Amino acid sequence: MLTLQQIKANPQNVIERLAIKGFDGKEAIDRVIALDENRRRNQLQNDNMAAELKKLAASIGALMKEGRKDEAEAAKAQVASLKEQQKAIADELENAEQNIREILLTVPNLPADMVPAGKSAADNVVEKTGGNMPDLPADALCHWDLAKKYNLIDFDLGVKITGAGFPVYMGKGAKLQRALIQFFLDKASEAGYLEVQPPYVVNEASGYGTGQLPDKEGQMYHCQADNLYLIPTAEVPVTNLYRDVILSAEQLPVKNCAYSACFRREAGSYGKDVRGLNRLHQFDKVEIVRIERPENSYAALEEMKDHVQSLLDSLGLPWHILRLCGGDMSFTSAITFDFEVWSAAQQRWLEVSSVSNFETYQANRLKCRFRGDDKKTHLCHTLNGSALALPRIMAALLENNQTPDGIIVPECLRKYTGFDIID
RNA sequence: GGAGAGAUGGCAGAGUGGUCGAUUGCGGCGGUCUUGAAAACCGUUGAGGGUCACACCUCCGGGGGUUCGAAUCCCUCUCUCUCCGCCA
Repeated sequence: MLTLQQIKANPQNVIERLAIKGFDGKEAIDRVIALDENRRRNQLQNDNMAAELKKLAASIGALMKEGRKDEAEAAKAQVASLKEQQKAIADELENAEQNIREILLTVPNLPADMVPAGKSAADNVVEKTGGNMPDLPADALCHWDLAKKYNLIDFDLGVKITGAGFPVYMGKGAKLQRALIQFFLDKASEAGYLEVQPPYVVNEASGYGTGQLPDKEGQMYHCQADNLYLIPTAEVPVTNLYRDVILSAEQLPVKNCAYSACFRREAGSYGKDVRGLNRLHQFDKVEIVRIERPENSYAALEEMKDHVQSLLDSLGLPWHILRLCGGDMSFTSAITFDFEVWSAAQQRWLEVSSVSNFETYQANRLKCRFRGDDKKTHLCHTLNGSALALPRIMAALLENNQTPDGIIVPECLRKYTGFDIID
């Protein structure tokens, strides 16, 4: 969430920047500022009274020891009335603090300066393009047909044992999945990311830490008996490793990568977007996470983009990078770049990676800080990106690489698959 | 699942109702000494709120209670450890 310092430093600017995200923050910001003034007033009064009470209690102790019972009793009476007053102020103080927190939880992150204005995906800006568009014959098959033809994925069996959006990978389909995961993890390790295997379920505090709660409550699978959530991305458990942590200067930057299955309810999705592998409830992803000093975070973001780009180039997929507009960015992000690959038989772009800088927004909730050169604690910047999400990569690979003889496996994956063609 | 023990500062570990935000040791930082280092010695060393800066307040796993006063007593939740049972 936003920090009070950010808001108080320039409230008007905060409101204007929130507007770029399509969020009307005037009321919330004004209210937070008013509540904070109230809070500080009460804090001062409360502190003074608490100090008074402490002194009285100590003096009672002294009087008791000296055996001056009458005086002690008189002091006790004084304490009783003071305590009542203090209680009222303490309650108000707590109330103000809670209200501030509740409001701040509903205010999204500020977009960075270079985020373009816009309302929807249509306003995103294509920043860069790469790779070669394949030239497929007119009778080219979509990936769901290819998956069936070569016995790679069984969607119907998934429906039978679980439900729609839970495909069963088989044979060379399963091996290709595993090859992709391993390829992505190896590349991340080469780039200096420490591999982490996190739990796939997290507690409520972790959900709040990275901002999935309360904003996306309905999008996560929830195990009610234990009040645990299935992770929608490895970002959640990995970033939360650094919750309530003060990092020393030498520990930065933190570079972690993790493979995990990801679970998303995708409530409200429908239509052709969800066909085949395009949108699933469970999918695999390798995530990269970084924790940086504020002054380095944008250089880190560029590095992450380069890393993702190199993966797509190795796989030989045509891609482009979108700079998301304010209206299409996530709640917690300050800036986001989406990578899309061209799925040649479907004739459409598929999002396969999202690389974001959250600046201090997540860190403030996480209380993830570092000790600066001034010996004081400061909030870190957190970043993450998919490198990469599997299903749509699989979809594009199957479609783009189909030939009359079978589906060609990209060179970089062959040492993992053990085969170079799916036929 | 059954029985028991415990949760204190970066770590170890005292403290069981009254200057305890907390003895002490280790570690860290600064200094003396040294050509340099080690050792020794001296000093310093948690977080948050608040303030121009002080003052001051809060925090001894979380929440609640008793009391003039709680790290210390009571309730409750969570977690950890030990033993037994079960089990990949």
